[in-house]
Amino acid sequence: MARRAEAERNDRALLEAAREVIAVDGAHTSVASIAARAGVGIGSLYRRYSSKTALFQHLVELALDEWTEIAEQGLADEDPWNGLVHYISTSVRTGSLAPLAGMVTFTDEMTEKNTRSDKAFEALIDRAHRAGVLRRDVTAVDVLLLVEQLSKSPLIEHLQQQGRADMLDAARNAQRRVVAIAVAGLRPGDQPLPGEEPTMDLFTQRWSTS
Amino acid sequence: MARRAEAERNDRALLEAAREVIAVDGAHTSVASIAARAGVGIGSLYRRYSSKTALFQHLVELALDEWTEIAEQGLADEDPWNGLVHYISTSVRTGSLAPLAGMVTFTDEMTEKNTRSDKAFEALIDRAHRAGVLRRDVTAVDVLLLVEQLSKSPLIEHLQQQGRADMLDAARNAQRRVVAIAVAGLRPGDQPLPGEEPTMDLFTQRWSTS
DNA sequence: CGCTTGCGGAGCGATACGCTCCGGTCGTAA
DNA sequence: TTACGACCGGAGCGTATCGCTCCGCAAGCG
Repeated sequence: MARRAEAERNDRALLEAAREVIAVDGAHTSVASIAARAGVGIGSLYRRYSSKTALFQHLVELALDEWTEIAEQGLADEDPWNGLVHYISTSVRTGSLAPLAGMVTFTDEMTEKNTRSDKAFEALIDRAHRAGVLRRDVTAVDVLLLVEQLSKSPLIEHLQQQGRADMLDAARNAQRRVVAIAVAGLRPGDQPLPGEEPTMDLFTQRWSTS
Repeated sequence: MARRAEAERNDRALLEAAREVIAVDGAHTSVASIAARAGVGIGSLYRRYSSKTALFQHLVELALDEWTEIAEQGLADEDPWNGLVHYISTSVRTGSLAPLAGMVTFTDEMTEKNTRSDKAFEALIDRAHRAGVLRRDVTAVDVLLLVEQLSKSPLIEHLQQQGRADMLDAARNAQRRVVAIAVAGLRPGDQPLPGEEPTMDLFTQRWSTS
């Protein structure tokens, strides 16, 4: 059926559009803007997802698998440093789903996927530590927070909201430079990091059921 | 007059509360939440400022002077590196006003203040470059974008929104570590930064009159 | 004790939202 | 070619929330 294929295309477009719009406008964004960005009607969105929250839930479910995959891609690279950089730069590019925290409820399946993702990522960190390419006082949580911090670019978001497509390339280039600077700070250095090592629940508490 | 003193206290409380709330909720925040955070009524807010936009305008005006002052404080430090770090860490702590971009109109006086601020900051960068403590391919715009990127902490914002004050200290500590990592990336290194050097209008175009 | 000054917040009109529902479109099969 | 039904887009409804106005009240002053 050709209609089926179109429905699947619409679904993928919806998910992609939702990620983009959420990255720019946050979770407060309207379903109308998501549908418009995907090039479909509001009706089609609600035929596939029972509510705005259901769409967000599905987004997070998919992202959990994606993060695991990115970490495993990093592990597939034989160079520990390049593998880590691959994880960071890829995660930054796909954009954060942090604004959705508190709007989705974690199922048992999702927590399981989450621990799988964490395991793969920590293996990536461990390997970099052992190879001596990552400064020893940097923990996995430090890197996760750094990625999250870099995932949201106020400049690019502003340009997209204003429709200034002419400067988008320059902004993305500038963003890549900022990421490169931050990543360079992960190499072994002389100045120790301040404070105590952060705990993982700093990162996970946000997704617990509200 | 005792009433005058109270009004001034209220005004300062309003400005501070507005910065805090904007940093957490963005420019979409309601005047009610600003007034509540300041511990004053909505009426008092509107007696001082004719509209929400007028309050934001005043916020940006004050911030322009503040940024100049921070840069000059950095220049007052005889150590070029410490001076630069002072600018970055202080700017990050006071929080970004980027969400207000597009809501305020730049007066001639404000553009003048803006160039003064830029001048002081670029002097700070120049000095660090000449002293060899800042990698040469890092420009002033790179640092400004880095500061903006670090000014918004999704983790801290989430904890404040959820009222999880118990984890705020740990989150702030983690945030300081992330900033330290990024700042470490500014030291002279081996890997060159990607792409071309960004231009200053990337940063300034956001504040032009809409 | 009356007057002035500044206060807090209830409530109004307007806006923007999530979601429903229906008329129209197009692929499919006889 | 035509009748059918699956699927589409989006107008519009009820509701929540917003910026802002306005007024009753408390506190200092002569």
